[in-house]
Amino acid sequence: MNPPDDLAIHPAFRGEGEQVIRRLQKLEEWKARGVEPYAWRYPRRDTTEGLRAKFHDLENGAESGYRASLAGRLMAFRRHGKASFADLEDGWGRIQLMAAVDSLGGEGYQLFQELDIGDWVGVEGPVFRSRRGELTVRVEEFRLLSKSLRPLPEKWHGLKDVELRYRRRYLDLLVNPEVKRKLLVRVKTIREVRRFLDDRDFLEVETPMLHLIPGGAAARPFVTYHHALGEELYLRIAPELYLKRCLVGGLEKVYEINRNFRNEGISYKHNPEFTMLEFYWAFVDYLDLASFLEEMLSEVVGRVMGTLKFTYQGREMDFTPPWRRTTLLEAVSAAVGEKVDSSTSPDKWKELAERHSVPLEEGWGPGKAATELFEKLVEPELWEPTLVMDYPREVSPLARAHRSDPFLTERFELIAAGRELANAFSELIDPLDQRERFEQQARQRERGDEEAHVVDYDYLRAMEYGMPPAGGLGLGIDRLVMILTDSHSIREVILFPHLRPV
RNA sequence: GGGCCGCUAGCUCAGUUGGCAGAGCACCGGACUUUUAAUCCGGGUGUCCUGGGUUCGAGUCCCAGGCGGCUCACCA
Repeated sequence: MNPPDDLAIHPAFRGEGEQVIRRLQKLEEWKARGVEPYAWRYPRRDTTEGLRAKFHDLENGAESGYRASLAGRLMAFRRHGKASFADLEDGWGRIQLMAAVDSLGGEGYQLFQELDIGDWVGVEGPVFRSRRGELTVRVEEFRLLSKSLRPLPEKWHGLKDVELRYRRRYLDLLVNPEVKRKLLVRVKTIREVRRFLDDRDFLEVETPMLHLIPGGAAARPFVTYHHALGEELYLRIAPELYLKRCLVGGLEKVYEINRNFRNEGISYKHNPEFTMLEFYWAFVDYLDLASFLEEMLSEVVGRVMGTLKFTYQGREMDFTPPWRRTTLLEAVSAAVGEKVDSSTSPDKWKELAERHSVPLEEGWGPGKAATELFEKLVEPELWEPTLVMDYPREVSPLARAHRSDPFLTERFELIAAGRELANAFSELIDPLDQRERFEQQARQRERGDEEAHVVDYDYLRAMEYGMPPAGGLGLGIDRLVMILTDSHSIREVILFPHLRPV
């Protein structure tokens, strides 16, 4: 091979290391020899997994008599002069290749020797098991399918640099098997959730991602702009208000699994875009939903994990229903060591908050204070799945007032591993009550609360035509998958998490 | 946004008191027809994250900045 000659190198690769330059030169040499380095297709007939299944009982040293045809990426070479071994990886696994002058001829073997780790190849040849017991394809024909120009991360230590793992997730997937395992858990989880709901006649619908009025949650939205219409739009923070319009339209069971966008801090449990399930179900209340959620998650988790008991971050996690239930006020009472309830005075809340070093802001009422105490003192300590019932009305502008306590709403959250997994309520279907709640939110907004709701008059109008009594639930898919994959960070379960540009 | 930590070869990592930039894998040259982290012989391939400063001399010390991780704050 010629020594590196910078003048001959494509300008895009100036300054690249020796290994890249050599691969580029090899590419040019192969082209000059008439070898097409980027194939159009390769009609492979076998997969590594298929061959392993077919020949699992082939004895050491035995020939199968079967001629295999595989395609995949070369992941390792063990060269021995006139014979060589290589590992080929496809979408299902790896298998050993053996190439030798005997089976390929001098010229073919020479070409095979010139392949690099990372190259995609198609190979054909008989399957046998080596004397050492390794299922192997003896390469009699091969084709370069796609030339790899950059060296892969090291075979033994893999790619460890967390930043590189996220920025170059394709490499992470390629060399760290755990990444693919986690992705598969995610895929299966979403599939099982869909199946569960589809089996119960829920309709999966798609509602707008571009909103004129960001609603359905308390969060800052991302702003974008539609040029032809000349108007500002918001990436949705929740699909809730559109899904409830579906209820008005007579769709009794609807759900959506898709992305929401919130313009907030990034942390181990927050990504700016995240995946949520939301479903709405006419004629049921939040108590029905609590049982339904237990049924749904125990089935989904059981099918994905094969068990309802597993460990998360070194601690036992058990999704076996029924889950523990408490109310928010009971939980706060236990945490502060004295009874609090709907009639607890603002001054008392203030005193309790101070005593437990939970700062309260000006303008927060007792409901917000109670919720703040819950989130600071109780939530982080709730490990096993717990249904926390009856959130205050003040922090639940879209939930129906509690049938027996106007301070509260018929709302619950599922808390596990110290974080919120799901949130559900008996939906507020009274348009006059909803109007008041929106106006209350608008006043908070005027006071500077950027996360308070904007009044959505179109939604109010829809409600005024009549919304059936209904329950609605939101489930954070990423956070559920974190627990199922034993991931500390949400970034581990999102293929391409958001990172600043370098 | 605050605190702490990290950034050195393609990858994983060493680098002493401020004194020639270094190891394993990968890569290159050679040997080798049953290896599988192949082995043996030979070869370091580098914008030490960036920019300033101190110094005879900076990967190392100082200042500013970038990116990332953890954590606190924020966060239905």
